Amino acid sequence: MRLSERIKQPSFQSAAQEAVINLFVAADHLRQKGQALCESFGITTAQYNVLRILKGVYPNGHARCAIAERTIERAPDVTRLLDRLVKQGLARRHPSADDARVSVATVTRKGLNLLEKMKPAIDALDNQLTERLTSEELITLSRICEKIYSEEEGMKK
Amino acid sequence: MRLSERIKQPSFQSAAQEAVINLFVAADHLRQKGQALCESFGITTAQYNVLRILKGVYPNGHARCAIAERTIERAPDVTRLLDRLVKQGLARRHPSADDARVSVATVTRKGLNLLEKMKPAIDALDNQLTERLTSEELITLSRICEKIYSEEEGMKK
DNA sequence: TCTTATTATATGTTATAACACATACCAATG
DNA sequence: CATTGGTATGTGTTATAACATATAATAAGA
Repeated sequence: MRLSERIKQPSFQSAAQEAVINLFVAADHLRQKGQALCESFGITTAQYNVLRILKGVYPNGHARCAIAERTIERAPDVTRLLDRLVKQGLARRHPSADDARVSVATVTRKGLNLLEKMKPAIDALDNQLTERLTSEELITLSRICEKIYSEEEGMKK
Repeated sequence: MRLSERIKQPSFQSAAQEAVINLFVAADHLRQKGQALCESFGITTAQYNVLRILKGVYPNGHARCAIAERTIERAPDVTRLLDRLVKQGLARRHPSADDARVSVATVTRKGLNLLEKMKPAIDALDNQLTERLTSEELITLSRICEKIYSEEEGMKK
């Protein structure tokens, strides 16, 4: 289905506008797929991402602000997101030794197990994309997206 | 800035995974720009999109469900979104003549004026993208995104 | 060392998103 | 025309996102 059909508008003013809308629709499409997947495992996509980040430094942890820097989408309320993970037993929190302000969060074994259980489903989602796009297209997509979000590079206005 | 730097993970398992994350980051980047813009005019991006949709059929209106079909991102609560637009005087609602169930929403002149006032800023945003990407890249991006979200095409499983 | 600025986190509040449910109406079938 | 199923919208509730503010610790400078 072409985009103009989907959103039932006759046409676009510019290629840029069409591209932006296409990008949003594609991102929303994938986001919903991911969300449905995460939900079937009892967590949200935001929680999944934090668990994934914490897994990356396991068995060490991350300070709250370090997590916020690493999230894919902006997340202004990591504190309570972590609260929920702790409540579910998927993460743990303890004060830092060298800075009394920071509280370090670590993924628990239960959290790691959950990620492991989810892996096949995540991989299957990735494969759906691989079937649909050539590896060249995947790389092109990455490169174009990078150009979009790294605009202020070296401008320092 | 390359993505692996930005999210501070060493590497990716696959080109598909990298592409998905890049897509999310790029979409989030543009979403935030749009949101800041809309906010400075006193509305949200979701409200802007609905106004844009209603402008497309002005001076006619759309039923609530017709609006929901045309939104870019999934919007499960159009009813109260319209409530807020009506409250701000940007839209109007009246019952349909031929189906007593539907309530038709129309953009008001005030709403049209707001869109007109926003246009230069929106165009400026588009131009930022046009400066960054060639027209060929814009078209490629659109085509790749279309492949992503139109997957169930003709499968009817 | 006292003061001030900065950083890290947590909390309170408000608005909205998501979901379930209720109501009213249309449409189709016996 | 009565019944049943489907559709359109609205409402109630809960959880979360976003924002502002508060608290506490560190860092920097006079």
